[in-house]
Amino acid sequence: MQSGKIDISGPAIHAVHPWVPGNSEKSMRHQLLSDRERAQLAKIATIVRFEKGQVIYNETDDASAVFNIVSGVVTVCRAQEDTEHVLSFLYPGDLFGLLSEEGRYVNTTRAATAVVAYKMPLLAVRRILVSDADLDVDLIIKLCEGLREAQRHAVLLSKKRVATRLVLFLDLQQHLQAVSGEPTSEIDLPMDRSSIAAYLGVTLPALSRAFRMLISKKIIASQDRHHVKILNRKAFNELANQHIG
Amino acid sequence: MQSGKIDISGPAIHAVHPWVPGNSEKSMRHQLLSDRERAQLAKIATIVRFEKGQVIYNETDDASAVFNIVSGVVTVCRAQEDTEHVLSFLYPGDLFGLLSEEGRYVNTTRAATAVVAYKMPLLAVRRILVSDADLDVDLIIKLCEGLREAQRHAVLLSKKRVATRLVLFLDLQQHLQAVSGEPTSEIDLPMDRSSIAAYLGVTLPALSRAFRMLISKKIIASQDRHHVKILNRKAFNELANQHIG
DNA sequence: CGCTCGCTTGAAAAATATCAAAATCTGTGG
DNA sequence: CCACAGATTTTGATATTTTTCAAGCGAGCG
Repeated sequence: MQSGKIDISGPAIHAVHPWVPGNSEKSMRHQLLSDRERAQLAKIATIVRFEKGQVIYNETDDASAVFNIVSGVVTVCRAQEDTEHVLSFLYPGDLFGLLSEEGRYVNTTRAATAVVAYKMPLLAVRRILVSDADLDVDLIIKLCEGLREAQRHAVLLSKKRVATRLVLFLDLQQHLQAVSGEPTSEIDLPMDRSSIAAYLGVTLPALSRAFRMLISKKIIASQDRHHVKILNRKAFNELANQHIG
Repeated sequence: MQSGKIDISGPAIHAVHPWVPGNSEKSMRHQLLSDRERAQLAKIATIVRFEKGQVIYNETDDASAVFNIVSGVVTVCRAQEDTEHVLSFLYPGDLFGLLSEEGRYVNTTRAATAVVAYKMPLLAVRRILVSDADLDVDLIIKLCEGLREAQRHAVLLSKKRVATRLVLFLDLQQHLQAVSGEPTSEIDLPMDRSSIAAYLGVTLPALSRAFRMLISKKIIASQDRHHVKILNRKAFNELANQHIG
């Protein structure tokens, strides 16, 4: 995705603004940080790289650093009895590691693809936060976006049929690409099927059947496993709104 | 619940701190706002009252105000095709109305019981935010708590058995009472069954049967519909951790 | 070439949704 | 205090749907 060159002028936080009405036709995420703020954060940040599948931190670890994704996709999950549930997928411009509880991370994060990120010591970030109201507001805006996404996830999980959950997920991914300024003709799914199943709260076979059903009904098409096209938007939306719950 | 007298010294925001390790045995929520901040917010706040069942605001309404609960319980929900999904229950010390998208509320809020709250114009709040880093940090802490709760909700919704979801919900409510300093011997459920069902993402009959099953197995007991006691904590926890997903 | 890993497919069992009717609770007025 | 009307909750029987468990396929790799 991110074509070639990496922007190294400092951390970058992207979000859709919660309070400012979208003035352009297309509501886009925009960079929240000013050059001054990026420079300030760059001073305490180091670049770190993770390979696909690598754990970035574990839940219950001491929360010592905050991360900001430059490129790649990160999976946020929580260990269950004998499996794990995926809480969200994070993309460039996203922030993670802030969401601890009493000094300990509450989630496990793992690189879903190769990842490049800025790593900032939590203490240094907190020092900046107590004095810089601008950065605080940016963070508030970003946290609001995270909350909105978590709520959309809850709405998705309240759906009872697997196909409905899948359709909502695909719609969410497409929306994500749209507000990031990427083309939406094809939906990008960098993560593997088992992660999607864990995000949707269904078993892998059930997800597989839902995909196959959508394909056989020509509602979607998929070249390889990581790219999906919507062929029949009407039927697609009908599935999304199907039934109650 | 809130015994008689209402604290009117200004808005109050309670939260468990994300970054400070819990030093006491019991991790409690504490008041984030200083007297100065409460007084500052009190200047822009008015007291509003809602009766049980009353809608406070609707999704897609222009987001013009932020609310802070003094007493009572608020239901946050989102309209679905022909029903609505409950995203969270809010209690005294909680904040809502901040979570809009491009100037419009994304959720509908409704009084689950009689509610007293502070109402603050969004513009005035934003004016304070851009200049007061202390208040900003408080808000960040509170938003982190909201995110943690939303994620716990997602974990709950990823469970496949209704009884497991119910047990996790009861556990969550008890935890909530614990960190609020209320007695935990009895779990308080001020909202009605249909709201709980909508929060758990199951139908009303399914929830009813789950309750009945727990009672018949003497895992819980309930005097009236709004009070539950856990009789067999071991069996209770086993249900919470049952199966995968 | 044979390996593993990720995904797909198949058949049976379990659980919940659905629809409809009975029972209970709540608040109101006699 | 009791009876009643409406809303809320419980119960019942059936149909769907998904989970489960197991086996089969396919691409990528040593």
